[in-house]
Amino acid sequence: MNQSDPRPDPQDSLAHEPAAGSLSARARAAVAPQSPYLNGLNPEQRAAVEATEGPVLVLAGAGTGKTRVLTTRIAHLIATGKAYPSQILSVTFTNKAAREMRERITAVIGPVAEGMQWLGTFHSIGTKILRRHAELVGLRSDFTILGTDDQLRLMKQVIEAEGIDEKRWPARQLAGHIDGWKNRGLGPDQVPAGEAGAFANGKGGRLYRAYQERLKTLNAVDFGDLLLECLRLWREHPDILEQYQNRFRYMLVDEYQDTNVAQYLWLRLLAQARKNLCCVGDDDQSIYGWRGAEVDKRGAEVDNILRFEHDFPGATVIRLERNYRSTGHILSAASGLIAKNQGRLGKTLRTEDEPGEKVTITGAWDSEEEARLIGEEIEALHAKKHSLSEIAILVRISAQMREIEDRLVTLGVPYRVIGGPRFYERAEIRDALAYLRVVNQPADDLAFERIVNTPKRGLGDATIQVLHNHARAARVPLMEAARFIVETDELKPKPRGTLRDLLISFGRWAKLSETMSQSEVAQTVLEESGYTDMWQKDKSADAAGRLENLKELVRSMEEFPDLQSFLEHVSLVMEANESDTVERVSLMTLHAAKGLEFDTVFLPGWEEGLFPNQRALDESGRAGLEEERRLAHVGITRARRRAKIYFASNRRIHGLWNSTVPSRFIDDLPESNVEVAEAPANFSYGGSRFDRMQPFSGSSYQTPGWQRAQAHRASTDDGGYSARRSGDRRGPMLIEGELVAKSTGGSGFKLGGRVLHTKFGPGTIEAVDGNKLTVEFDKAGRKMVLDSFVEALG
DNA sequence: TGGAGGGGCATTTTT
DNA sequence: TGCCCCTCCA
Repeated sequence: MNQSDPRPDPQDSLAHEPAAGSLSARARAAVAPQSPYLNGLNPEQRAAVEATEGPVLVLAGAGTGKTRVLTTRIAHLIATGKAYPSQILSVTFTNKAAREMRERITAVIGPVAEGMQWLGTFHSIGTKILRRHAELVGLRSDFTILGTDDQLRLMKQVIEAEGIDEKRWPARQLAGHIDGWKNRGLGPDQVPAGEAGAFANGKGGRLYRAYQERLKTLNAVDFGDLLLECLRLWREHPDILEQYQNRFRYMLVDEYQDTNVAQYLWLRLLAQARKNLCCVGDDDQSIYGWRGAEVDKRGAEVDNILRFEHDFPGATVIRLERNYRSTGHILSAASGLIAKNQGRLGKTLRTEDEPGEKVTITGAWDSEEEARLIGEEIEALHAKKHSLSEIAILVRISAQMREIEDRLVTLGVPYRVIGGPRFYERAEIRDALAYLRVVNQPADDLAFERIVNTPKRGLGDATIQVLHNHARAARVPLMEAARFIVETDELKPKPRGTLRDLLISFGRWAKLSETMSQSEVAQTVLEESGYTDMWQKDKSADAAGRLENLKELVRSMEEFPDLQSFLEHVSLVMEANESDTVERVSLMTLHAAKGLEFDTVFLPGWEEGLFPNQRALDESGRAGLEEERRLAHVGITRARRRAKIYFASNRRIHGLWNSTVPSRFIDDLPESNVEVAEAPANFSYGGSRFDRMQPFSGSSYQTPGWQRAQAHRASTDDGGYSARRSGDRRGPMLIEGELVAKSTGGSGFKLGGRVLHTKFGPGTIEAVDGNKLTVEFDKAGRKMVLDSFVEALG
């Protein structure tokens, strides 16, 4: 490929555009050197790259070189002259994925990749399209993209305006509904009556419509609109749709299994004409069903990916099943697990790598011990010179992180939490952006409202209400209403003066932005408004971090030509620059781990109720269970060499200790690829306790995996009296060991006797049933416990 | 108007 | 158990 090729971009110009496959295009392809980029692809990958025409579904299992196929395919399209970079639509879900793809394409084909102006997320591409045709959907091209917090504030206003009690019908809930509708591609008029009525006694649909109207008046859109408005644009203006259909000769979609209905419709409209749509995904890694990645118009649960062949007849389906990531046992364990799912297209991953280590399963007495065991293993790996950056701990819910973090802090193991609030979702960033938005666009009411009293300057609800009333009556933006109000005596002198000062400041900053660089303006605004000061005076632990984030924000602004373009860019693609040179263990949710890989992966919390998550089961039944299982599959397949599963028999949920049962997913793992971990020296107590957990365990303890776990335990521990590691801080355990032995011959506890439980503390025995005691604990209330868990007092 | 404390609540989350 | 939101009071 000639990298300095100054070919004109055929788009938006009258430049001659050789048709794909035309003589000149073929001639050009013939001139191009043989395609070195195809080297090293396996036959399936190569097929996926070369099947350029018509609909193609690439089922790419974990670690099968999916990104490589995508990037090579693009390189191939360009190198063979089938399309110019600007004629390829390439969609990803995250900005990170888009960035990485661009980098990798550049590495293969050189700077021509810069011409890929349609490589990005659904949302960024949607934005680009909407800005071009904004007026056709009732927007101006400089529309603002609202973040979640702005959305919520707006919905609150809408709810109040309709005279609905916001406490009874919280904005958050409405946001959920609207979000769901938008995910399914439904505008206010298309929501099924039954659903629209579900909120606020039948007013759901009306609120949705009112919300959309408010957005339009504010010249704003939310994330969902970025797709929905495109759909509307294309449906109402077929000529424009046609432009895009012609423009995008080839379309590629990454992570297709995660597309929601709106995205699916968006793609289908575009692909209708040329049908050169290549979707890459893995039905076994579909873990965002709850976010609208399923459920079609008829309400049936149908994954887009499962019906691709139906929607695109004659589609080529290519399976990538050669895994280049994990060792044999890990891969077989994951395959065995996912094979238990029914709703799947079916793939069997294989590897030519060595079997490697088996997946380990370790039981812990409680979540604290679980964290300790993980900590110890990490230390051991570190001692063996394993890099900490190659270790990850993947949890089901964020709440699990706390105990693990505590442990890592105690051990002094450096770690980082991945995920959490995005950079631009952080309060301080949103605040700073709001200031800049007002400077840039004084009519931005949402931004104005956000910062009018941040930092606190005595312009509270009362003042805002006055402004609102005027703004509404005079149909002007808040800022303009404020200008008017400060000239009247409607406000008390103090707030009036403050407000006037603020208006003067904004006038000054707006003027500054004409001469100063945008980062200097930002700096000045943040200082003069007292915003930086506010955080400097803040004594809370994260204030320093927030100031750091603000600096980062100002720094990142330098890359943009002006404030306007910075703001346009920022709402979609801002991310914190992680300049991290220290090696750290990564801690994140399973969801956040998708797409990542590590040598060693710790998977704590494999317990019924937590994982599979009870709520997923309650709300979505079998579909929920299968999604949870896919999540487990994603977890295991993140590991290259070591996957370590843990469960605890006791876990604190919302502050209360619950006894738990190992996850059914443990039993889904093929026996031959799994080993029950050597019982740690201090674990035998737990082991002996597990043996007595039956009354609490429901039926699951009978399952093969559980029996395996027990059998192994019996062979590796010595009946509950293993030498305890010295220094174990849990002193009373030895006593409990004795109690275990004692209680085998029957209960030695009497009604009314006082006992001490390691977790629940002291209590009085209220009933005895075999080895089960009902104890009224002084602090924890009445519980049924096993006698082996308590020590007789006095 | 704003800080302090009580009540309710508590998956997963790109854009 | 801890957090967030809301209300109450200074």
